[in-house]
Amino acid sequence: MATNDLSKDLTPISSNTMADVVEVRLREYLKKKSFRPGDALPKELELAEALGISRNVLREALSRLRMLGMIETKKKRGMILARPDILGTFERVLDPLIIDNNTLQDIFELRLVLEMGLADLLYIRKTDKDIEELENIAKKEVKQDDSFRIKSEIAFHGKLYDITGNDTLKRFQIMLMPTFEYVLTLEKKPIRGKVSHMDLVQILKTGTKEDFKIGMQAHLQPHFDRLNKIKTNK
Amino acid sequence: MATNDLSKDLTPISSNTMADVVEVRLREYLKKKSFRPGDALPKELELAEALGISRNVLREALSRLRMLGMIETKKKRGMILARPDILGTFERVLDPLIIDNNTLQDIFELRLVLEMGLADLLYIRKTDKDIEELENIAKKEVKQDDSFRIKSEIAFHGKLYDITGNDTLKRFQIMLMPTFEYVLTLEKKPIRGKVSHMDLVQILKTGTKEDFKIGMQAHLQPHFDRLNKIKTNK
DNA sequence: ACATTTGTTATGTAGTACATAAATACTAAA
DNA sequence: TTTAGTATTTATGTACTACATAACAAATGT
Repeated sequence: MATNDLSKDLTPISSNTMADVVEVRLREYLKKKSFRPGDALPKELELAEALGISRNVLREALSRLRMLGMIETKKKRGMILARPDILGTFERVLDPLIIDNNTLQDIFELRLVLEMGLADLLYIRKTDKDIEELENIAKKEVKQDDSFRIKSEIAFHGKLYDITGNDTLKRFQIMLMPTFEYVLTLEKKPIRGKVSHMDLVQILKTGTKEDFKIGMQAHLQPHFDRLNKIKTNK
Repeated sequence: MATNDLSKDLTPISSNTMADVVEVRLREYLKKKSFRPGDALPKELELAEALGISRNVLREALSRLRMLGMIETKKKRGMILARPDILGTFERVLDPLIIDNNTLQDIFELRLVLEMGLADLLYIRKTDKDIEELENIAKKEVKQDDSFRIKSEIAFHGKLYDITGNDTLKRFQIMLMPTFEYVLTLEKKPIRGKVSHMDLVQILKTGTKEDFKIGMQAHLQPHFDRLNKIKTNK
């Protein structure tokens, strides 16, 4: 019973500041009134008064929502509800330097999962023009020396995401890239997979979806080998 | 030349508010000084004075960083740098109700990509205990009536992410789930794939990684059929 | 009818004042 | 001398006032 009481005493400390509370309350309010993007919000003074807080605290909470793109404000028009850029907010905290090692590793794996799962979408959406562009990228990189390797890696894989026609997915990949690169730099010198970019293009041209999956796996094999060595990241 | 001047005139409008600028400046500052988590930051008044702004504006910017978990403050100790919870911020804006339809569709596809890409990680990390738990989930759902269908869907696929041992991936999946469900409700009645959860468990037990990939694809086939119908979501 | 000026209003910014909690210094008792 | 308790200091949290600024509206002049 004593432990039960303890856990009961420990959870609700809630050293929340007013701004934290107001932020939540505003969220609830926006949802409850089911505002649609473009709708006008009450003015600051009204909100502050209704909540029984100073305009100062209210503005700290509003500042957060504004950062997330949930609201937009103009001098006279007041505030309006907006569509948040879901990835924009994510981007702000996705800095390899401030992320702990476990999460870094997780993100590294996340990107591998994405690459391996692309095949189905690719085979639904790919066009001849896409393949042609992809081939050009692959052709170009054969001539380049090794210093351009990372650049062409990015170009090639980036184009793959491009083909899916999924903007969110593509932006997500772009955001994950620095983290991916960072983890790689922590390792020894890079090793190429047995399947090259050019090989992958050929598969896309004439092969089946299953061929491509096998090809992509071989292409990323060095990375998977790395995972196998660690086995579990915790 | 005229167009060149125009573009030059259009870019720098920067209707940014002070808080926006200060937020960026603080970010740069934290990076430049390469603070480590736990390090103490200067006090508010010092920062405000150094930036030549009022404490009010500074606090609006700090409020944002505090929301992201980048800094923590205590009454006397001042502020310290913290590790942001990268997904926590993401969660705040990932509400099906405020996301536009294109992005909803993108996220739906994103989850499909993840599921399809899980196989490699699963076969690296899976243990007998995992399979057993997964089998129990699958067994249970056969007896349940259809109203529990979504619940068991979540339990089963959630366990799959669990097996990867990747916390970030798992949390990410949990966050994506409501959006996924929401898109499904926009469609007609659900149709089961030809490969059941039980089938997938059997493959995990005795089959190869490639078997599992094919199985998972068949399991998700109804969703892919849906994508094929739209072909491109733009 | 159109251009210009003036006024109104809501947000943006600055500054002051005080409350509160936490760390430190200090004091008194054992 | 150690310890318990108190006072002080200090940085953040909250409130309030004041004014600048931009955008829109109304009024005015041509």
